Amino acid sequence: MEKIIKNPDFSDGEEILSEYLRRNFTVQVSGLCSVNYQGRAKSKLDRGERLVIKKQDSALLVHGPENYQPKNWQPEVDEWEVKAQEDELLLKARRKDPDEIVEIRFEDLEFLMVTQLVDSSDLKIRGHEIDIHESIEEDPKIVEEELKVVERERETPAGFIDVFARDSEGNYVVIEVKRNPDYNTVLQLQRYVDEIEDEFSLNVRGILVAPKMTDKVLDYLEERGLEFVGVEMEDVIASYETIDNSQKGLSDFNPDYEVD
Amino acid sequence: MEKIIKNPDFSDGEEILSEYLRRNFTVQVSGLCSVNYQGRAKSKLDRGERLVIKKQDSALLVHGPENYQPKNWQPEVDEWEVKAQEDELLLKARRKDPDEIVEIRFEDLEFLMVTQLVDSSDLKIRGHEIDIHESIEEDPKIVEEELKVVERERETPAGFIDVFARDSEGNYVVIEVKRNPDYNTVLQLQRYVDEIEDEFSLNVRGILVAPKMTDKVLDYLEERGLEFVGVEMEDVIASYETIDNSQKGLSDFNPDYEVD
DNA sequence: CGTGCCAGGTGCCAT
DNA sequence: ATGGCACTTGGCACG
Repeated sequence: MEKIIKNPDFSDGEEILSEYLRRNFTVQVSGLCSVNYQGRAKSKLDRGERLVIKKQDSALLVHGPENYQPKNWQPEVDEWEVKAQEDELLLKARRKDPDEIVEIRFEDLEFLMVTQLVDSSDLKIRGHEIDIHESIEEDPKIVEEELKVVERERETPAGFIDVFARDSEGNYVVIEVKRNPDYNTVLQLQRYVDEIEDEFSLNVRGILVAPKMTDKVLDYLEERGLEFVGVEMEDVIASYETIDNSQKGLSDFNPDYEVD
Repeated sequence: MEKIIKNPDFSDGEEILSEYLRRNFTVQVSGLCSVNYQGRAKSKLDRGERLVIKKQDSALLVHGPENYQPKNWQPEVDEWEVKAQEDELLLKARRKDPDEIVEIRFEDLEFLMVTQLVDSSDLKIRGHEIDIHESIEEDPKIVEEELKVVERERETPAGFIDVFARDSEGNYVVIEVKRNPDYNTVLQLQRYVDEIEDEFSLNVRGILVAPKMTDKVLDYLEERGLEFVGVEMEDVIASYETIDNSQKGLSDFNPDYEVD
């Protein structure tokens, strides 16, 4: 930890923030503040105690005591302005594109902390939509016995078809994969099916493959003669274990503190 | 600030976390850790230094040194488990619905902080889609001269029409408002127009009103004989100033520390 | 409670 | 840069 100051006064705050905000440090300021934002929209946040975090890439977060989400933020700050005034410490964070500004006015500072985090590890995640695509291609029978995948990402005037296949009777099958299917998914699938039917002048099946389904969406599908096949997310994830094991290795964590 | 401990050992960590995680405090733990998540998806995050924040409503955030987003998180935690072991401090955060778990293994603790934030202010924001709706209703000529709004949220079999209106020549006009229009927006508007044309057996205009537009979406609109009208977000926001001023008042901030 | 839908969405990868 | 799209989307409002 580089620095921690409890109950700093505004001039301490100005000094520390001016020194560290623009550099490769994680800076935290907590205290009683109000926040204004103007840019793509405009917001006002009255006085309250919050935790403000400036990350090492200049991302800015204003967190209240609740919620996953910050109350205000700036994904990337291009210009900082810090000014201690008689009755407040003003912190302005401006972003150029889009042009947006977050202004934080502290009336009281509870603490101020400067640290540096070293983290070169990437998050490895499995369970995205693309992983379902891969599972289907590896093992088409999770959708249907004797299904043969013809093409992935087949282009049509209406967009890209996730998986294009033929069933055991030779029918063309359009497969749309969605992690979180909704009303729109059905319309999208419908459009693809229409496109392919036009193209081949044949009857074409449309299957929505998803790990979950709601009654409403299912009704909507069936009204249109489309089908649903559920897929277990655990199976999709499981196929990753083997891949992952083969690539497993110790992390090469080696703290390499860099200043600036 | 309730507590701050620099370089706590695992048993300090266990003690403090056990005491405060389940209560109405903001808890921060920073240190070298690895994180596993399993639930709707599955992820692994190798060793690295991170800032872990538990908010007063039990939201959990695992922030790396960069990015607006946390690397792992839990919007709401139902069950905590903390255990100091010989070589690590294990923190498990489980959520019941959906069933998900985040496991954080600290190999080294840099600091541990317990605070309590008091914030009863609501964020007032202007610039949402609904605000565009209101602007149109207040002053339809921002879309077109002599436009008359007939109905808002008119229901059709294809969904709700944002604004239903008539132009100076008496034609029906379907208006779809979008803050971030895309490909799907066009299809949605098309469906509404089709519905209304069926209903009245008349030619019906469709207008997409949005603060921004891309060439691709514009082409797609025009191919279908639909129109686009841009709206200045600043105008939408401006109309708020007057409303806001009339309601402006001092915040009644009054720190009321509650334990549990 | 499920369902739909917006978001200052953010982030990622394609062209 | 721009567009198109998925997200452990989160969050809210509504039936």
